[in-house]
Amino acid sequence: MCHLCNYQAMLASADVEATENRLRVLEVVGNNRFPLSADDIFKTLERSSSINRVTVYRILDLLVEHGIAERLSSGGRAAYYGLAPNDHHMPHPHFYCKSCGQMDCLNPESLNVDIDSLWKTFPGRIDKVEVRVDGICKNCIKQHSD
Amino acid sequence: MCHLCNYQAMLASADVEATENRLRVLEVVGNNRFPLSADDIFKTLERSSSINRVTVYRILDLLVEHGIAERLSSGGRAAYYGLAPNDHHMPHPHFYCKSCGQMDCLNPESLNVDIDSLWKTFPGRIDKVEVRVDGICKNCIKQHSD
DNA sequence: TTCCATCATGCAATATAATTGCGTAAAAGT
DNA sequence: ACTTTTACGCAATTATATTGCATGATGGAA
Repeated sequence: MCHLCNYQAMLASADVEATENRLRVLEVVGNNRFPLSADDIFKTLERSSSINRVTVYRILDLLVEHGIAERLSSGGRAAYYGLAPNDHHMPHPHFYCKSCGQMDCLNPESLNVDIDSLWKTFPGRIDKVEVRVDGICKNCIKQHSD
Repeated sequence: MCHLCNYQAMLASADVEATENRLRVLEVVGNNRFPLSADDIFKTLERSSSINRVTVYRILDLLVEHGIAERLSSGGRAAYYGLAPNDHHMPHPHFYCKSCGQMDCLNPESLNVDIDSLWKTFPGRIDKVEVRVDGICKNCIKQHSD
C-alpha cells in the first residue's frame, strides 16, 4: 500500500462518504503500481468478496468526478484508472503496451511537456493534459522473439 | 481538400489497393480539419452513397495499420481518426471538448513535448506519443453562460 | 422508538462501439 | 476460362459502459 495515502482521509476531504465499497475500490486503485481497467478492479474485488460490476463503475465515476481518481484512455477500448495527481503523486505520462494491454506509469520527468504557453493562449477551459506513449513493452518483445 | 494530399498516391505508396470505398473513407478523413469518429465518417459517406458501417471500420483499421491514418483516443468512448503525421502534417496534440465531443487539432508548437530522452532510455518499442488536452471549448463555455 | 428522507447498492435491461463469421461478388492471376 | 484472392455486405456477437427501478441501509426529525 502507498504509505503516504490515507484513503479514508482522501474520501473525507473530497466530501465523499467512505462506504465499505468505495474504500475497497479506492484501495485497489491506489495500491496498484499502474492503472487498472474497471474490469481488473472488479475482478480483484470479487475475489475477496462480492460486489456488483455496476457499483464499481459508479464508484469509479464518483472518484473521478471528485478528483480522487483519474480516468485514462488507453490505446485499447477500456478506460484505465489510477490515483489522480496530488501532493505526492505528480502528473505523469503512461505507457500502453498494445500487445499485453498493460498500462504503465512513466516518470514525470521522462517526457517533458510544456503546457504553459497553451494555458495562457487557449480560448477554452483546460481540465487536464493526458500523455500516452503506445508501443510494445520489453516483456512482450522478448516473448515474441523467443 | 488538402491540396498537398494526393490520396491515390498515399494509398499506392503504402501498397494499399485504391478501391472506391477506401478512397472515399480516406477523403473524408483527410479533407476534414479535425479528427472524426468512425460514426461521423460513416454518416458522411452514407449521405453520398451507400456503404456498410463494418466496411468503414475495416478500412479505418487498414489505413491505421499502413500508417496512412492515425487513431486517436478521445476523452469519450469512441476513437477518432485523422491523417497520420507525414511530410506536410506534423504530429500535433489534440483538444477534446467533453461537452460537445468535438476533437480539435492544436498547433504542433502549442505544447512542447520532449520525447528524446525517453526514446533513448525506454526498454520497449515506442510507436507513438499521443497528447490530448481535455476540457471545454470556447463555444460550449459561451453556450453554458447564455 | 417510529417515521421519513436520503443514499448506496444490486439486478436486469439497454446503449454504444467495435469485431467476427460467413457468404458473395469482384478483381487479379494463371 | 478457371482458380485464387480480396473487398464488401449482412447478421450476429462481443466488450465496455450506462440507465431504470427496486430494495435495503443509514441518519435525522418527531
